[in-house]
Amino acid sequence: MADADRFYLTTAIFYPAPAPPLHSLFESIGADAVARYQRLLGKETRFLTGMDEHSAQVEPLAVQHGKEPKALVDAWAEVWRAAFDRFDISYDRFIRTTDPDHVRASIEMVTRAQAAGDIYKGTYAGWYCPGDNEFKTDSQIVDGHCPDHPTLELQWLEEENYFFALSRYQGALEELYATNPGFCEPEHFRNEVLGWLKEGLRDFSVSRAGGSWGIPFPGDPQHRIYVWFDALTNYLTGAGFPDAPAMFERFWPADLHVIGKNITRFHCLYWPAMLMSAGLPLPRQVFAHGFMLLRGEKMSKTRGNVLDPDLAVELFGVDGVRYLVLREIPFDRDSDVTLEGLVRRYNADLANDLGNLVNRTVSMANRYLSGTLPTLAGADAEAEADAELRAAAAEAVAAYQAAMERKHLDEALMALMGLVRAGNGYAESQAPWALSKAGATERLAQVLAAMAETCRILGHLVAPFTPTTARALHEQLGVPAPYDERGAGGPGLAQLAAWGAIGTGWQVGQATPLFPRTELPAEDPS
RNA sequence: CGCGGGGUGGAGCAGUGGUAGCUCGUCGGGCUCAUAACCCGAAGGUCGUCGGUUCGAAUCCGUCCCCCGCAACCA
Repeated sequence: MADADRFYLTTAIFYPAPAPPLHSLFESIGADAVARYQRLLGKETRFLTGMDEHSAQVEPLAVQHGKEPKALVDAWAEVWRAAFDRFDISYDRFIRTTDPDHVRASIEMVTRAQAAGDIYKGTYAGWYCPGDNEFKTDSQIVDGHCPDHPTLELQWLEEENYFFALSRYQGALEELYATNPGFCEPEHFRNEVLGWLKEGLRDFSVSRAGGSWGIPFPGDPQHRIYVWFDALTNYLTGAGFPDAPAMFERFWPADLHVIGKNITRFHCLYWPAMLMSAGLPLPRQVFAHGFMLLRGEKMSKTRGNVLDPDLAVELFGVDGVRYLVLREIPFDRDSDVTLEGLVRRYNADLANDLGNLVNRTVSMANRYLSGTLPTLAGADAEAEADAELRAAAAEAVAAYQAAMERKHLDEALMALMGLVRAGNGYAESQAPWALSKAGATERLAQVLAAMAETCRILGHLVAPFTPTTARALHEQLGVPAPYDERGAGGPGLAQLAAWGAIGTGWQVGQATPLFPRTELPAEDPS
């Protein structure tokens, strides 16, 4: 059984494409913030992400590119992995469904379902597109044709398939949601799942005949495992199933599956049923995030309204992008973003508020105190403002933690920004520059120490969101973060965020803007 | 009547019975340590519609209108 001192989380695995658009990175960035937060708490954290490579479209695409399917996805996987690395996604494993251990895991899952009597042969019927050798669902068909091959006639085909008896788990799933509604969060997506459950579950097809790309179906090599027993099983493979029992024991069940809201059906109904069939414990929670909309529409290549990750990084830096997508888009629902809005938010929050607070603090510490800060004195009568600032910090940390636990990442950032504002307000009311002129050296030092302490705590709170800049922040303050680049190895947030954790002889470094202001790129005259 | 979500000042959101709040933006003032940054104040909303319950509703009930998702691998 899993222990409370570890945390295993996953993203969905991504459908193969030449390169990830920003909205795909969104999920990984969000999950990464959660992973880093768990490490910040001091938990041993395992974070899995990767690619779903057995899509039926890979084979025809490979032919088009004159490549073997595996060679095609190899190339794509490298691009994705590089993009994840660039965005500091701190995954422990980048899983590919073509990995040999995953193939074994998928086969094991099908075998267990067969042993449980949940797999049977049936007939699958549907519209089939000869262009990409794939059955199309109603929603995929446009004007009676496959959108990718509008000149070809769809054929109504019937095929012998293996099915998973999902309907047998109707009662068990009802029971699951009755006793543990938090299995699927947030609530509005759970309601949708409950609606489907209420309508009654239908068995689903788990094999396709004829292709050669995919994992052979146990007991019938004419068939390949079709999506679910392949893709969903990756979460088990990533925890060591079935080859590494000790690791699996440690990390399964998963604490959290972060997924897009479009695949709740599979994660909240199919997946738990598959696990029950296999006799495995269920994950603790599936969290569905909303989508990033651009100009009010779903981003898609065909609409041409995708936000280019390169442009975003150019404007905001990697940490800026990470912060912005998680601040602008409430993690549990859809939200519209615009480039103008992102620029405004970046400048207001990161450059003007947080960055500037750190900058003025370090700068004044250098200018007035030659960079040396004193130990924070206890509360005394004349320092009511200090007590207020300290209280604001404690409040922000509490609100931040509560929000992070619920994966309301935007709220966590709002709590953090509240402390930034308190810090800037404190600077204004205490006016260290005036204290300097008045020669109130001792008080001046205390005020700057309190500001620095606020910045130090803020650095830990933003670290899951802007890891690289958080390190730079702590370095400027002269208190290097006590955890590594992935956020691991620290003593836990409670200790890190305790007011006055700093000792004597605190020496700050050079003041350099953490988040330089940015501006909208000039309108392209074309 | 398919199911789910949503309609609150210019923008994005909070607010589930008791004088409508927050962030951004706008306008005015202050400060000068700082990334023309920071702080304070102000303007701006008949809370989608119509009706009902109530001493009292954005908040409960009903009607209608509008927007967004939804069954297969497009986050």
